[in-house]
Amino acid sequence: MSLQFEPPTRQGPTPIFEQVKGRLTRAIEDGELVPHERIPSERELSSLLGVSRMTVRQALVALVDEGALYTRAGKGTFVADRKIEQPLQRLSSFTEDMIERGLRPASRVLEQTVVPSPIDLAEALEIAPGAEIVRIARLRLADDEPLAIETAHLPHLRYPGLVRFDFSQHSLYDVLRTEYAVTLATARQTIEASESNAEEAAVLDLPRRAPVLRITRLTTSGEGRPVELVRAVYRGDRYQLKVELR
Amino acid sequence: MSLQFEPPTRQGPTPIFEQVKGRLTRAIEDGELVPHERIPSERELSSLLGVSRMTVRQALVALVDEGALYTRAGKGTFVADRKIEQPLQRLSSFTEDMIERGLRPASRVLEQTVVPSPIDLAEALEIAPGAEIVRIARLRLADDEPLAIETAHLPHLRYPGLVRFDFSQHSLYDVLRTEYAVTLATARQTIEASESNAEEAAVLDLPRRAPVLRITRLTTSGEGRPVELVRAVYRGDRYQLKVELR
DNA sequence: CGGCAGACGTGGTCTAGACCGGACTATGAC
DNA sequence: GTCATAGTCCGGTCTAGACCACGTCTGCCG
Repeated sequence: MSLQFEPPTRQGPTPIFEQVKGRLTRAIEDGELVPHERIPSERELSSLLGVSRMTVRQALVALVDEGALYTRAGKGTFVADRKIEQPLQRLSSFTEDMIERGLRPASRVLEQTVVPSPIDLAEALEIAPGAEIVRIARLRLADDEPLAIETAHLPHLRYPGLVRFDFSQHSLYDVLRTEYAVTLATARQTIEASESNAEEAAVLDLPRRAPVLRITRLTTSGEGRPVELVRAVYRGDRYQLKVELR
Repeated sequence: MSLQFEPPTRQGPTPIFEQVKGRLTRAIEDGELVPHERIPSERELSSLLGVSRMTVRQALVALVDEGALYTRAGKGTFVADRKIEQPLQRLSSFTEDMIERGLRPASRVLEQTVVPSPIDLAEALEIAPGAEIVRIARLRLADDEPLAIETAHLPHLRYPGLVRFDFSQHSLYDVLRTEYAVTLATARQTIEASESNAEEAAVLDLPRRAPVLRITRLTTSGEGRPVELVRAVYRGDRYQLKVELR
């Protein structure tokens, strides 16, 4: 292991434990450390890298609950079997999702309006019933083939002026982040199998009653405040959802 | 806040930070702390409870990445908006899943055999192609209605004698834990919408070509070793999958 | 030779300090 | 009144120790 070179320093804004974590991650990805191999003990790493044991632990604990390492009290810390991939339970936009799959994403805006909120939406978004919501419906394409219809609903009051953006070009998440300083933290998805109705079938270029995945997602900010409620219909023949559980 | 009473002690096997975490969790659940309320600072909690700040932080950090609290540097630590529920990305058995939904789970064993592994299964389970696998197919019922067909595959070599258990009565996960000392840690699921074929339709009491959710799950132990590969078919009209993303 | 006790190394927990940069507030200069 | 500034409190990071329970190895004793 080449971990002993260049002791981490607190020069830049990058914390030391992040640097340690990065080195270990790289060592695992490069195959320098193989699955089930024991890595140096916390005390060894501490003196090897010239940082305190608590700092080493901060890196190790993070890697353990990312699934990259596992520990056995009294024995040591070991490299977990599977390769570190992008965590599949990460919150990602359609655009990011497609790029990860090696597909070329595109969007066409089907509807972009301000309407009074029905009761169920108002409840989910924690706003007054009838309060205005921005509704953005988009056809999502992957490699120029229709893949999904996604309809997002956001409280108009909280994000005024949202209607003026062109969401066929700009990611909704990017706009929220850059224009409204909203950081998306968690989302709860409800997933079910269903059949396409006539309208969906026409837009998605499917026969009627074709199998589709219906996904409802409530996204919340770091404060736990609801940001958007999305209803999406994905073509069953061209989309697989991947999820990681712990 | 009644957090100052009964300073935590290291009497039992429960770590102090767990006790602190538990108190805060209860205070939030009981409504003693309301959403977006600022909780005492780390230094205050430290002197209030008579434990060091690092120990307080260990509890707070855990609650933050469970989504119960959020922090703002320079301002303080606040209660997140949503109630703490069971984390939806938790790995749970069919039995637990149904009980959580308030349904009465039951199982009927359709097949329980040892067969040579096809190539794709061998690859996923990281065993030699053709090596024996235990195949356990079960019909899953909720409130006496057929809900899903679940077929689990496990390496026979690693879990010898698995075939002798009655899996209509016993949870596979319980048997693995108690008889083979296997702790299940992570699982990756692939979810897609599809149509039932004739055989599935008959067993699940569905018309042919009815929408179903097909789920493939690879479960791995703490060491990252594959334990089981499950292929499940859920009735689209009676099952919703819930997932939480971060 | 078999078995047991102790030594040793490991991760897990905990302490009592420290410094940093961000976010407020009160104070004062203009 | 407005604006800069210094002080103060906040979470975030880091240190250098400490004790514990657990697993493993070793060497001694019967």
